[in-house]
Amino acid sequence: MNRIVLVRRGEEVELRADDGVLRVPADALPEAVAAREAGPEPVRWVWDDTTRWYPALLAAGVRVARCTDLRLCHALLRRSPFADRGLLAADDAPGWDALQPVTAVDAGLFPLDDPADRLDPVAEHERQQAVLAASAERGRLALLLAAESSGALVAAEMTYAGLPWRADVHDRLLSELLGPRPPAGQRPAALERLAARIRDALGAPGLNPDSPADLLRALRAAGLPVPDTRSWTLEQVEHPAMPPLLEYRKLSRLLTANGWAWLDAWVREGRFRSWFVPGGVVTGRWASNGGGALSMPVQVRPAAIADEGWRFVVADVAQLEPRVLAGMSGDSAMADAARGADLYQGIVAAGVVGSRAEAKVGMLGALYGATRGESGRMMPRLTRRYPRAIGLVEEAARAGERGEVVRTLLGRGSPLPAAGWADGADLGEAPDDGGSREDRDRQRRAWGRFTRNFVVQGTAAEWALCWLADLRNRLWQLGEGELTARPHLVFFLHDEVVVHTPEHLADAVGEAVREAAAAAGRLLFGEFPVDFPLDVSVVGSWADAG
DNA sequence: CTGACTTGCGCC
DNA sequence: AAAGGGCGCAAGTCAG
Repeated sequence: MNRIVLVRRGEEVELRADDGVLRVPADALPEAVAAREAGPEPVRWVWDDTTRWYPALLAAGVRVARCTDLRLCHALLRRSPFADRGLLAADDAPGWDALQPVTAVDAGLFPLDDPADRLDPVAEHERQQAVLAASAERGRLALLLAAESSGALVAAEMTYAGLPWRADVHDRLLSELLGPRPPAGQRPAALERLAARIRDALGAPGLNPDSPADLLRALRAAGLPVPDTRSWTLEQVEHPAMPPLLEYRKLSRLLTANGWAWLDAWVREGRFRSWFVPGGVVTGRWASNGGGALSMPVQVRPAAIADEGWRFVVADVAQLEPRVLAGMSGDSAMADAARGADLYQGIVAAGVVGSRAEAKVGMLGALYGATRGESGRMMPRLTRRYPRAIGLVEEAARAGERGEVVRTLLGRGSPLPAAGWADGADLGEAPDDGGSREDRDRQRRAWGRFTRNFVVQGTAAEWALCWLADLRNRLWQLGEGELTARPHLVFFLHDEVVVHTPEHLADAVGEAVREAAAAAGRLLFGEFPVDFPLDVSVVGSWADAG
């Protein structure tokens, strides 16, 4: 594997390889990269930050097979229990610590006065390689860095390609539910009618139903002693104002989150473009920036429609997190329950609980740390039957309560708790800065719930990264020509992918998605027999999946 | 006026 | 039905 570090030098770029240095003008970089990619020797591009290099390459029609994203790897190594962070020490370490991804579309190839330009990628790369070489868990750590970097490529490619989106279909959907698009600052007709009914029913002529405080006052004045104005609370109330109010909430949500303003801001030339942010969540999940890409309501998914002659292949993993927990804890009994398509049904079949609903609520409680209610009542039975799996999350919770770092399977470390309850926690010090004893205990338990979830959510994110990385390679092999002429990823959400593909390749894509899932399972859990069955749909519209 | 916080709710 | 973990976003609210 030939590693080439890209270094910005003013208007030029250096390509630094073991066998020499090539200097090219910045605008000739895509050509130089393409030439190396097409060469006989596989290349791993090493750069400070994928968001600073790859969009311009993609715009020039150049796709790369692999990279090392020093920013993301630095963030991982800094916190990993598998890494000796002392080996990362350097004058510009704080610069690497602080480096942020860029999301604005820059006219030029590189942003002006970029803090990244004051960092030395060659030296940082050497430090990171030294950390890997010294790690007792070199294999797992290297896999984590490679997977994270590959995710950065996928994210940039998804932003470049965009999710096919039909503004005309979306607009029709909005008009049917809300009425025609109103002038700016006015309520659509349907909302105005509902608002009038709400005011009438509550005897509050001036009420603004968008104001929680205003609404709370009006409800109490009408003799309804509600603690808040959440929809779930309001559903419990018997009053003529409630049906229009709940309907108002639903439509108002659609208007503000995914209405015409959303279309104007985020959909251009038939594509919804937002930025995916790998590593944007402490657990390793991705975040997103712009357009709320990670919470696209089912309600508007009918507007995501594949191009003429193309299809979407939509795939998601059923119950990813419990399956990952079974794998990482080596719990054979839970892996047995995971054998079929429905893990919860497997728990019922094993006689642990009586119903699927109980199995689900019990598992979620184990992952999130519920102690009360129905979920809490399921815990003893789950613990008896799945001691290794439940033991793993319980231990993660206890470690968090002690203020310790926990880690994922591949070695992503959890953050340390904010100063306060954790300081002197074992010393019986007077609670002088963390509030009362009760406050500190509450914070301690909350942090334990966080670390409990961290190990599973974070390892599930690692499985998903391996799945994505492998799928990306398979998709590239399926087609010909530039990225968007081949089957390509257009959406990813924790345990679900959407691939946009020429129709005649849809079945092959479905197969690739399954093979990639199996490969990800082997990569993380070796021969331990835990299944990751997928629901795969080939559809014209995202709304038709599942 | 701006910016920080709160409320509510969409997704996993 | 939610609870219990992780997010982003819009609108309202309130302090400076």
